[in-house]
Amino acid sequence: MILTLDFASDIPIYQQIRNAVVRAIADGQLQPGERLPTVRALAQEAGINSMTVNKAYQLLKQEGYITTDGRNGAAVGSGPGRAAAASARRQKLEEELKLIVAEAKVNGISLGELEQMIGKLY
Amino acid sequence: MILTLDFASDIPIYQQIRNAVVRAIADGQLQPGERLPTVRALAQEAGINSMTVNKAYQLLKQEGYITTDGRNGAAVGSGPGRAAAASARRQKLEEELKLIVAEAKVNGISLGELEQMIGKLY
Amino acid sequence: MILTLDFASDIPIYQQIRNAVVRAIADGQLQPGERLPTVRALAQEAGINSMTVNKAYQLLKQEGYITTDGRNGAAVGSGPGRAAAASARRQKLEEELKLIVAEAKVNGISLGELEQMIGKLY
Amino acid sequence: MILTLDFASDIPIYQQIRNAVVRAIADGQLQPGERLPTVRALAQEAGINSMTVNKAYQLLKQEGYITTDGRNGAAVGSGPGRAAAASARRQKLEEELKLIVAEAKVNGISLGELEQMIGKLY
DNA sequence: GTGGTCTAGACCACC
DNA sequence: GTGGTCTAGACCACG
Repeated sequence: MILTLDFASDIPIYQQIRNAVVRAIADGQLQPGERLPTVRALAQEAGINSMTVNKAYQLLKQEGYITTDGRNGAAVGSGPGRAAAASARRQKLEEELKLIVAEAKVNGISLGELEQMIGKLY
Repeated sequence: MILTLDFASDIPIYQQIRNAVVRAIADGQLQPGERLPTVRALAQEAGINSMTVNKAYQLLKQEGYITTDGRNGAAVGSGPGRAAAASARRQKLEEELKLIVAEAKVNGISLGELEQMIGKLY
Repeated sequence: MILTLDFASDIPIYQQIRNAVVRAIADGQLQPGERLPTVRALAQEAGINSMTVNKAYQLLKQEGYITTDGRNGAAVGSGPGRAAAASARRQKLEEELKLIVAEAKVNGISLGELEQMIGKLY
Repeated sequence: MILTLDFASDIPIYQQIRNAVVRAIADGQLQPGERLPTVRALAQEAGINSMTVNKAYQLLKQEGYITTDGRNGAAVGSGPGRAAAASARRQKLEEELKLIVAEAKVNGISLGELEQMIGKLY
């Protein structure tokens, strides 16, 4: 898994890790059931403290994206169970989109262009 | 300009102000060239520290959305100034969209649904 | 005895086994004096390490729910043995109830609703 | 706020703090809107690390019991917003009750006694 | 002066 | 060998 961290960013490192994992799942780079690197391994690889990685994994677990297990490490969730909080997630997503759309509008990006960008990314 | 602040939110107050201004510009509530409330006026109206409002205005200026002038206060930037910063904003915007799209994908939201949400918001 | 384990749960496997046995005794599925599966049999059936089952049995024995005998394996405790530990259990149970009731109260669940839930479960 | 920690318990300290706060809210010892001790103050008073208190506060915040705010510290939530996850909470509560009821049954506690205990605690 | 983040290093429960 | 917890002490963003 590719993980590039920006230590100067105002986005916390654990959040950046969380985002990278979510993107990797969406991309298919991480398949459902597949195991993630161990906390220690990822920490060493990224040159950060293991507690920071731990925090990211706990966040992902809480959001339902992964499951953690003392014996087998962390693994990508298998879909069901994630559906539970889907409606709350959808609302949060729409809230985020609202700002994105406003910014696009102000910067002269047409609806068509926006849809094109999304189509490319999806 | 309507400004509703959520003091319990994780989003800093100055960021909320910045977002509200961007949205107001996108909505057309704030027209290019139009003057914004003075720092002090907005601070008093919202019941917050004027340093916070100042920080929001500086951020908006740095992003190219507004211009400030010691004598006349702040005003919404008109065409050229905004266009200059637009390309940098476009790249950052695409970066943000990447995460949104990934989250939507993982949460089972189809491309069609996503486009529909955007169409409604635009 | 039906034993469904959730390997993704935060509750340790040995605790899940312990809980399942207690529930089975409460339901009457396991009668006083009745023998439990051997450690090895249960371990193989559930696909887990026998050390884990052993730990669960030792916990149940310590709590006074079952008795173990090198020759005959484990069996559900009958009257007297269970009664001895009951008073200690009663106190611990009240402690657990205290938290449950507090959470119910804060979450707007009335006393009547709570009693109804218990009546249904008993 | 009375806070007694059991360092020998297998319940994590941050969880014990979380439970104490929930109980204090239910008891009315902590009123909606009332401020909690600062992270540092509580840590020093209890003789533990501030990160542990921080973890407890974040858990309480995530569960909707309190709000945190860099300028004013942590405060008890004002009810609305907590109602959001009520149905999920209710289900979790029923799950916990299921085990409690089973244990009560096995230990010879009648339904009447159980209801009496709850009535006293509520 | 508040909560939030991060570090370096330790110990523990689980299996 | 895994994740989970805790410590002691530091720095930062926010207002």
